[in-house]
Amino acid sequence: MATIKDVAIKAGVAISTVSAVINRSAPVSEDVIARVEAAIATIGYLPHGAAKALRSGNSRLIGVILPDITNPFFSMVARVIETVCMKAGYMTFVYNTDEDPEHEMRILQMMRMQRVAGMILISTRSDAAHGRRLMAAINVPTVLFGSNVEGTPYDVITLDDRKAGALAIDHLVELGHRRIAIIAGRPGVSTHDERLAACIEALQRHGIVLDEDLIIAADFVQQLAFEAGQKLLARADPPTAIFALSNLMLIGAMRALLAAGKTCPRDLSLVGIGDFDWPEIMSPQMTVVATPAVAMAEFAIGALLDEIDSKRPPAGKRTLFAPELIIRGSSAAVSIEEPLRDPLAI
Amino acid sequence: MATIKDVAIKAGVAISTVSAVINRSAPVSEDVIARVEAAIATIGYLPHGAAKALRSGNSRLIGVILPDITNPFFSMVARVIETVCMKAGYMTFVYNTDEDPEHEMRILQMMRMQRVAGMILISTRSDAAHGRRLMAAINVPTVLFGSNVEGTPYDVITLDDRKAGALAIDHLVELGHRRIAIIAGRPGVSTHDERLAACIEALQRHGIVLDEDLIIAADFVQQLAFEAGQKLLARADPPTAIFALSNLMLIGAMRALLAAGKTCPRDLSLVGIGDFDWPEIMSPQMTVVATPAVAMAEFAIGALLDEIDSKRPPAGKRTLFAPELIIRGSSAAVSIEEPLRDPLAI
DNA sequence: CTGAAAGCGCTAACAT
DNA sequence: ATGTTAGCGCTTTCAG
Repeated sequence: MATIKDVAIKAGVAISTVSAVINRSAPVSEDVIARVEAAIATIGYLPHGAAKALRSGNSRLIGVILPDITNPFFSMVARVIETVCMKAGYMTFVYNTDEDPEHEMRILQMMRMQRVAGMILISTRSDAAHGRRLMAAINVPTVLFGSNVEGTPYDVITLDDRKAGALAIDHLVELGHRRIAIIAGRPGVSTHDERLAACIEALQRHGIVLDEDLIIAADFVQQLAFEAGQKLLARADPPTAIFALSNLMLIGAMRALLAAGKTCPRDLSLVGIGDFDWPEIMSPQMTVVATPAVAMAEFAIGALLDEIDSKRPPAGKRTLFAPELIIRGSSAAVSIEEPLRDPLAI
Repeated sequence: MATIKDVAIKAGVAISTVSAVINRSAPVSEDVIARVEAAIATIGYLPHGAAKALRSGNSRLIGVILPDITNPFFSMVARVIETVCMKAGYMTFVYNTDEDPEHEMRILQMMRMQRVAGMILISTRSDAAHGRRLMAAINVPTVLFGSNVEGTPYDVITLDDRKAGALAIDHLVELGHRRIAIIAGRPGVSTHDERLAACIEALQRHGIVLDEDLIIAADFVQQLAFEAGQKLLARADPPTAIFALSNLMLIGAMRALLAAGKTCPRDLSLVGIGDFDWPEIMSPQMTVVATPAVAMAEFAIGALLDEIDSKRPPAGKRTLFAPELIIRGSSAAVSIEEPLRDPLAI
């Protein structure tokens, strides 16, 4: 591969002049610029990224750490970040944690070795202990996305998870549902904790006594949600509605319904968090609390690049994006009145 | 950030010894290894990737170039590659071409700047002119994936596209379909060219006269396939079956059907290439020619790492993976006999 | 406006 | 078995 030295020789100038032309970092005469650019073109020279990074102390690399790129929500987020980064002259590393904190730490270490200039992190845990581990492993501008982490000074961009939970429960209660099951995520992540807390709060607000058996954690995993759905449907007193706290878990619940030969929304209403690209190809079409993925991702990468460029320390600002309830065919009023369980009615 | 020098001082050894310990590149006494490792741990030292890459001439970086990470087929491919690479001590850059050759060239340039050790390339064009452009832009071990490119010496891993096309057409013809529409991809990519050629061949083999108007190219874009579907359905003599040559185009066709208020498979049969993760949530469930994404990706990255490690030049070997016809509810026998168009019948 | 030279952090000869 | 040293290709003072 050609080096900057070859270009300098070819153009008959000094190495530093070539560098100045490439980076426009110092005034160079028009004549010399032309000669250097011609030399670059004929030789086919391309600067050596690692050498640049080593010498300048700036890798112009951004790390993106997310649970699973095959989840359409995250792949869209990655896509948006890539596009914005490329425009700004940054390259991106995208890595999957698989929701495993240990793996997250390993990825963080790789990012550090590459001396990334900044990171967008969708963390696997939200507790303070994990926050301390992160603080020890991260020494670059970072923006937390999707989930919060206690004890970190970073900016956080999330959905308004509490509102998302309340929106769905309110909707189901309005339709007359009282036995509402919740397929939850993984305790310890704010995405789970806040959504679930909001659900419980909403249920209580509506005077519904909480049935712990109707809440099943499925780790945000589609297959576990399927199994949770099967368990719920096999009950003597199955719920009249299921609320799944993520997009893939909603699919799992839907599969359980289909496997049990039940019909939605006749036998059971279904609601999820996170929308799908082509809702009309599902049957029935899903009622969801939609997450503005693109806007959130654009905001997050914008905030990160801003922090990197300005060299400002993180402000620790939390930005919540409003969820939107989209009512489709999967949720409907309870068809058959539940038998009263009040002793007084016997 | 701590450097190797800090570690050497702390451990009371030379920096080359530290390097030897880290890379196990030279024999070092147990005692010294322990001292160095202790120093690394207490200082929290992590090697500088760029410095390593610069000095060793090995970036241990792999580039993955694909059309669109939000397409579930490609996100799965990226996922598999990432996992295998990490195990082998490589990091991956994943970039989207958006099916745009110019953009592909720009990405190739970025990959070159990073001095990637190898690439998996899902190219946007298959013609020899594009092959020449690639040859001028690529100077590292590369494996072509999904589509072939004329005039390149690289190994190629693809679906057996001709078989995929024939499988679907044979299936539809067996069901009695004669007016079969094809929503094709983008001319100039082997994924399109070979699949379409096989379809035409199969139709002729069955004695069906080709109707050019029933073949619409939709650039592998979901929305364009939707529009193509609408156009086909609006005809005075609509087809009795549509075969979409990719997963997202199948969804586009399905949406067109729904938008037109038609029922599948009663009014029209639908077949696609590439399976979905949860086929049961669609209604009807789609008959597809399935692509073994995981096996193909594993094979491709294995071949690439092999070529890198062995320092062998590319063998130019073409490996075809067998597609599998999965018959589900979206394809059925033509219900109503088409009126005969043979003049003799008038 | 241009050029000479130092050195980013690391590896790999080569000496010892 | 361990230490010394010369660069990898680039940016960035600092002189001219």
